[in-house]
Amino acid sequence: MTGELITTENQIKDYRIKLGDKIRTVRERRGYSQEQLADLMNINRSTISKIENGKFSITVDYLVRFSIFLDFEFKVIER
Amino acid sequence: MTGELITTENQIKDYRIKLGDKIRTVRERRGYSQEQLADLMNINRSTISKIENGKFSITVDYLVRFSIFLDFEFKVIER
DNA sequence: ATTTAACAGCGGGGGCAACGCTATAAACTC
DNA sequence: GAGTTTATAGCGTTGCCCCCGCTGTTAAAT
Repeated sequence: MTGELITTENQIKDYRIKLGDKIRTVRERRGYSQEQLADLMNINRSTISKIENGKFSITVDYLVRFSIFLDFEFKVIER
Repeated sequence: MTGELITTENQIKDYRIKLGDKIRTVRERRGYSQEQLADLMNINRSTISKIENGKFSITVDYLVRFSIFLDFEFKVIER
């Protein structure tokens, strides 16, 4: 028994981690330090650090803000 | 001059409205009332109403929860 | 080796918005 | 008319996020 129990809470937690990693990856690909991006977006640097490390769940408003300044899309897709 | 000024704040506001509409549409397509979905997701019904009407910005944790129970995907896509 | 600086992780106090809960009323279908 | 669904408001609690500060790491430069 090495498997992880698949619960809603685990899926939420997993996505939070994945999203943080994604934001970090895109930020680095754009050549920004956390501080440069924070200044651009007019938010706090420590907030970016915490988001990238999954310390809390950001609002969609914030996610949209990231998508604007990091130039990525964010889509809802029905199955 | 009838055009809307395109600002970050307007884009955020627009997305909030669009997302609320999308959630309502999918919920209805799945045949759930707000109350049925609220019970399924174990959240408050008034919260669903407020989200569908764009009254506040939900956290990504909540968006993931919706995606699980309404069976849709939402993806970050780099350009 | 030591400085200096750039960068990121992390902790904590505080403000306020996200949410829970309850109640009421509007809107609609029958 | 009753019954169902939804919108909304008020109030309480929680946690997102701001802001500041400190630490650790790495990489230069001298």
